[in-house]
Amino acid sequence: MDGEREHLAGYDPRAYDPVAVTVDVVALTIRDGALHVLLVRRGAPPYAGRWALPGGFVHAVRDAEDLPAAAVRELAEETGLSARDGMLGRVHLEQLGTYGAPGRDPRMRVISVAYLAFAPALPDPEAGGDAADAAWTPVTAARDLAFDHARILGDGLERARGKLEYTPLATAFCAPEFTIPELRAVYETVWGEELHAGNFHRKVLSVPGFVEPTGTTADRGGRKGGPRPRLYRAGDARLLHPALLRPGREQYR
Amino acid sequence: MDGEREHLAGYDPRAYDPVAVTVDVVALTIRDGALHVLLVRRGAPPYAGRWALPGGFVHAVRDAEDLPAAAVRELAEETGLSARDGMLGRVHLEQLGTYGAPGRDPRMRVISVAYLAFAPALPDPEAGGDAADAAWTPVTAARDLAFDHARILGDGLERARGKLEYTPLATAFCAPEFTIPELRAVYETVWGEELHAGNFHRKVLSVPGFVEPTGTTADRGGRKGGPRPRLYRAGDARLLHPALLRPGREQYR
DNA sequence: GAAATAGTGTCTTTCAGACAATATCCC
DNA sequence: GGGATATTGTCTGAAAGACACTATTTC
Repeated sequence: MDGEREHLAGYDPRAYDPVAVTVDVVALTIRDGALHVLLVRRGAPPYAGRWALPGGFVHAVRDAEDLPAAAVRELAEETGLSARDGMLGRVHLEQLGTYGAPGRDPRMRVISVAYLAFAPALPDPEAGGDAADAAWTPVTAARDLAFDHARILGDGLERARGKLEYTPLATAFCAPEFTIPELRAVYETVWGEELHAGNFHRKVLSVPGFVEPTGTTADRGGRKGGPRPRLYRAGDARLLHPALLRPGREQYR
Repeated sequence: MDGEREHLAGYDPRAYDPVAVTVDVVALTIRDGALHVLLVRRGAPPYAGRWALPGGFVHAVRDAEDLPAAAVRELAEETGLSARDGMLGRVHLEQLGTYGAPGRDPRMRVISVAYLAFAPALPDPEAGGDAADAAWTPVTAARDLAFDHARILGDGLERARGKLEYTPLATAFCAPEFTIPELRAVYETVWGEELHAGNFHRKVLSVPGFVEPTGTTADRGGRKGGPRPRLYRAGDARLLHPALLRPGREQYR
C-alpha cells in the first residue's frame, strides 16, 4: 500500500496522481456600511455564469511563485489594481486554509489554498483574466457560489470576526487616517452588532499601540450633527492587549 | 500573461506545471513532563538520515482521500497505531497551514499541507512506511530538521500555545480522566511557565463546560504528599469563556 | 432651535492575581 | 512527624459594561 510512496527521490509527478493547485482569495472590504466580498463571474464551465471567489492556478515551475505572491497576483488581476500603485500595498493578506476534498472540482483533483484579505474602500474592479465579470458584492447577497466557495467564504467571515477581537486589523478596512467612530463602524459591520460608542472609544484608546493621534480633526461632524471627531493612524501593535471581546458570547458551550 | 490560465475546462495537469501535494503532521504529546513531537528519520535523499515530520503524498486520484484523512493515515502509519484501536480516536487534529515556497523541496515543486495533532501519552512509535526510524522527541531537541520542517514545527508550537488559551484542548493531552493538577502541568509544559496552583484550580472550575467532575478521586496524592485530587472528564465546551490568558504578555507591541 | 454625535466621568460587576489558611497525604 | 500538595477563602487592582453628562456640530 505504501510502496509507491517510498521512492520520493526518483518521483515524477507526471507519472503519479495528477493534482492541480490553485489559490482563491476571500477579499473583504466595507462599502456603504456593509461588508462586501470580491466575486468574479465564471466564463467557462463548470459553473459557467456562476459567481466565485477570484483565484487561479499557482505558477508552479515556470516563473515559480510563492503562495502569497500568487494570491496577490490573482487579486491584482481581478481588481485591475497593481501592487505598485499603493492601493494593494495597504491590503492585509493572510492564509485562511486549504481545501482539497475529492470531488470539490468535478473535473479533477484540485487543492485550493485560500487566502483572506482585508482591504480599504477600493474602486470597482475591472473584469480581467478569466473572469466574465467582477464586482464587490454584499456578503449577504453572495449566494450560489461555485465549487465549495460558500464554505470558504463562511470560514473567512468567521476568521475575520475573530481577528478583530485580538488584532488591530480593523484599521486595514480604513483609510490611512480615520476616526474612532469610523473604526467602530468597522467593528459593528463585521460583527453585525451595535457597540456602545462611549465604552468603545475609551477602550480603543486604552489599548497600547492600537491607534495614535494625528493631532488633527475631521472636516465635519457626524451625518446628523455632533462635534468633529479627532483623526488617528494605525499604531504599531500587532496584537491587542487586552483584547476587544465580542459581546454576547457568554453562552458558548 | 494569463492566456494559459483561461482554459480551465480543458485543463490537463499532466501537461501543465507538475506539482506534488503532501501532508505533514506536527504531532505533539507530553512525556515525562516535557513537550514531545513525533519525528521520523528519513531513509532516502534528500536529507537522508535527517529527522523530519511524518508525512507523505496525498492519495489524489486512486483511492482519493480527503486531506484530514491523509493526515490520520500518515500518523497511523508512522506510529504503528490504528484509528480503530481507540488510541488515535482521542487525538485532536486540525489544519495548521500550507507551505509551498519554491525550492523548499530541492527536487520539484511540493505543496505541503501541515496538520497539528494533540495526543495523550502514546506508546513508542514503530518505524513504518518510508521511515528508517521514528521517535517521540523533546521539542527542545528537535534540531536540524529536513526541508522547512523547523519552521512548520515552530508555527505548530505557537499555535498550540495559543489554542490552550481559548479552547479546552489541553484535555486532549490527558487521559480520559484527569486531575486539575495534571491539567495544570499540561499548561505549564506547553507554555513553559509556572502557574499559581490555587488560582488555576478556581479558574478552571469557573469556566462552564471546561471540565466535569467524575465524583471520584485519584489513587494517590502528589509525588511528595498532599491529599488525593479529584478526577474530572473533559466537558462539552468548544471555547473557553472567559479565556485562560497566558501570563506576562502585557508588553506586546 | 432641535436633534444627533464626540468624548469624558462614574459606578457596578466580573475577573485575574497575590496571598493566606486548612486539611490531607507521601515518605 | 515533617514537608509537600489540594482546595478554599480573602483581598486588591484591572477591566468591561451600563448609564449619565457636557460640548459641539448639522440641518
